[in-house]
Amino acid sequence: MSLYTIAQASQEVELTPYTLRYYEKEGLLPNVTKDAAGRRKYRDTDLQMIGFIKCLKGTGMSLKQIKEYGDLYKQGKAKFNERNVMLESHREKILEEIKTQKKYLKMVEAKIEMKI
Amino acid sequence: MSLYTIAQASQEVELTPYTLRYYEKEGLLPNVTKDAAGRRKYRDTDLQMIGFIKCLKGTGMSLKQIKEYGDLYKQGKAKFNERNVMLESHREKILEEIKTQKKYLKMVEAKIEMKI
DNA sequence: CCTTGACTTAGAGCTAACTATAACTGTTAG
DNA sequence: CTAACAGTTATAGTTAGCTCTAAGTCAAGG
Repeated sequence: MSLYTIAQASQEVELTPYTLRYYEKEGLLPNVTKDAAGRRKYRDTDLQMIGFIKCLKGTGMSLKQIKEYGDLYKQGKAKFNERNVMLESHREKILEEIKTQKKYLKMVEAKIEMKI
Repeated sequence: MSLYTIAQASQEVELTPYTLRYYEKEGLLPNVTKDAAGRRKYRDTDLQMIGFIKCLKGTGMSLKQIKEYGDLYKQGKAKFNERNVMLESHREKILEEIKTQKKYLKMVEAKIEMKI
């Protein structure tokens, strides 16, 4: 139940403070609060959320789409279906991407083996 | 041994003519020739090269690095070693990336299974 | 001959995702 | 008390990788 400064959160999630502020400005982190002096305080749940954002982003989802997903999330179980449709189709996309990466891996390996 | 116009090549490799010209301008396609009227003519070897560029790009190599690789390639077996070092390390990168994608896939699947 | 259409070029414009700057404020160590 | 420091904001700048525009050229069909 600890609180993190932006510098600590930054280290924890391996994103720069610039990026964290940027994500917040873009509406991706609606739950980050501020202390009396106006400084951001990150909770564990915020870090978990950032972790999932990194997951979605790392699998090719745009920040815009991630925000859409987050917006659905905020609306609770009312939008549960819509949200899961998004995740399911993203899952398919990741599976496709892994397939493509494996194909490309083979191409690179073939080129290495060519020895010319 | 056929020749393709930019429109045909574009269709063949699934990149726009804009992109093909851009790649050429960036020095990624040094072998594309022109006909008497100054129009680009793509050979099968050019299409193969574009295919490999797509493979490298699709696995996260920047156009700048791809050009470096191509430049080494042009220097033939003199630079064979340097080239293969590049490919080997890129191979590692792809393997890493596949691992990461699989981890992220699990995260997304876990979120789907959460049903909340 | 003339128009249509596919090409050419140089260069401008665009988008995503940061990344940096400038000017400022509040906290803390000496 | 004050200097250094870590944060704040709004806004500007950067990079990669296209994508488009404008103005022009050339070959082919009617």
